[in-house]
Amino acid sequence: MDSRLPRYQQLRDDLTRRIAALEWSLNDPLPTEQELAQTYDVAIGTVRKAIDVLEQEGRVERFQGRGTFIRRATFDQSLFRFFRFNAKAHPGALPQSRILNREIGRPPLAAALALGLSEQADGIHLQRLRLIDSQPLVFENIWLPLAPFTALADLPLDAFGDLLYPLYEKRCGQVVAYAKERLTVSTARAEDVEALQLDTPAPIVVVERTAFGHDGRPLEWRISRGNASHFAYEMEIR
Amino acid sequence: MDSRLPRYQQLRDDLTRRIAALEWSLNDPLPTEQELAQTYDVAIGTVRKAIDVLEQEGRVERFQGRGTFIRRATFDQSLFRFFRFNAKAHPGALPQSRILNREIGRPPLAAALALGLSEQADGIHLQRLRLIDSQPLVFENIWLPLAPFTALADLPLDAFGDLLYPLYEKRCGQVVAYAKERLTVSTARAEDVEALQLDTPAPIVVVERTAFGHDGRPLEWRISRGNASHFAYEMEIR
DNA sequence: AAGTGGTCTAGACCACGGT
DNA sequence: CCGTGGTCTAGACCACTTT
Repeated sequence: MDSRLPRYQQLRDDLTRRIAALEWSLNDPLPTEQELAQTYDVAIGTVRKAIDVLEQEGRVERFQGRGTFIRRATFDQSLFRFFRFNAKAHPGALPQSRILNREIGRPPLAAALALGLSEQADGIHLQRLRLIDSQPLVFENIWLPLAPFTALADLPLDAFGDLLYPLYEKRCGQVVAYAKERLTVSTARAEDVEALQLDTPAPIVVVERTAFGHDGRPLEWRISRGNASHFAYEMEIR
Repeated sequence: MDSRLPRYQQLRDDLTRRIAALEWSLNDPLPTEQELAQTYDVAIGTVRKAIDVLEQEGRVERFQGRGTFIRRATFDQSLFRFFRFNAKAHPGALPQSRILNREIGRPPLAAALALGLSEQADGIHLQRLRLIDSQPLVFENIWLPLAPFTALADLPLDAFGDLLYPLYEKRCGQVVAYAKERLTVSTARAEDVEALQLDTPAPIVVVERTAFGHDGRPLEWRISRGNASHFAYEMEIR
């Protein structure tokens, strides 16, 4: 706690620490602004400013009349920011997920590094296909550290469901708070050609993601590949 | 002015309108928070909250002790968010720009649409190569509406300099406030192979950008192409 | 020294959600 | 109805920049 910093920053830092320490469950609200003001002996406006920062950082979510809650990650299905299908050809189509394979074994170097695993440690390897209207769109290789995710080693593959992050939360108590992504372009390998039902080795877009918990520990590493001709990413810059 | 909205929102809206109307030059500060509070007859905290929003939207920039100023766009060189060179092979390399060609003529349909030009209207067409350490990195086609940019029709090509947006401001009084980009993947055409000195038709990343002024008028349309093997885009998501 | 934005306080009332 | 966060006020003092 650096007392040279503004009080709202000190408060922000302490609340961040307490969030990382899992002091509040996901469904219980933080203390009210009034309570925090009394506990920390600051004005309520200072508390509000500290929570403003946390909200902007995506750590908490406020609901008028209910309280302030730790925010869940909502980007599990976010690959559809990148990959699009012709909506007219697939009206009302719903995104689906299919787990193709699950194994316990040594993760590749990139995964081990991202997850902070030693060279000997095993991990859980998932292969997953994401589809729209039964059309394969994205092929994913996912690696999880074994320790917190043992519950997934035995779970029947058809019990995984369409979204993984809610599953991590429900089955393993692991909550994804944020992630880092890296986007590159490559050429499809034989494995990709088959999974994505490509005609020929075509350009593909590769998204590498490391997901982290509220405490900053890496929870998941995944690499997603999709047909580059379906790729489009739009953004507004300022 | 919707009086059902909170006052700080109404104030934000009115300041946005006045910024778009170019009521303040780029180098003069907005009225002080004290003055705004008096003019609009609200508390200074309400003014600060309104300006907080403008700052977050990237419309203004605050400097303690100096004042609040309309923000300039700073993403002219931002293609280097996407395209990277091996920094070790090019130590201390500086990005450069070279204008290859300039013509007056009919813009392609996509440019005309983006710029809001009629089918008959002419535009200024620039072809530009961006390099690092004399290595071509990105090949750009840029279209400008003729009316506000006539000063560029006669400017010697070697007087354009490395950055275009400061040039637009200095020579034509046109200020870019924000832009929209769309990123896709394609295959190099013959023209790209030559400009980028590629060995063969290779995958390229295409960035399409429309740039807008503070008043929301489209000012520039450009399409940039670069070798996909140099492409990498990193982001943190929450 | 004067003026700017940055931080902080101690209240008030409003809008919304749950009891 | 009560408790929550949302808005708003009217000050005070601090840190920084310019004159």
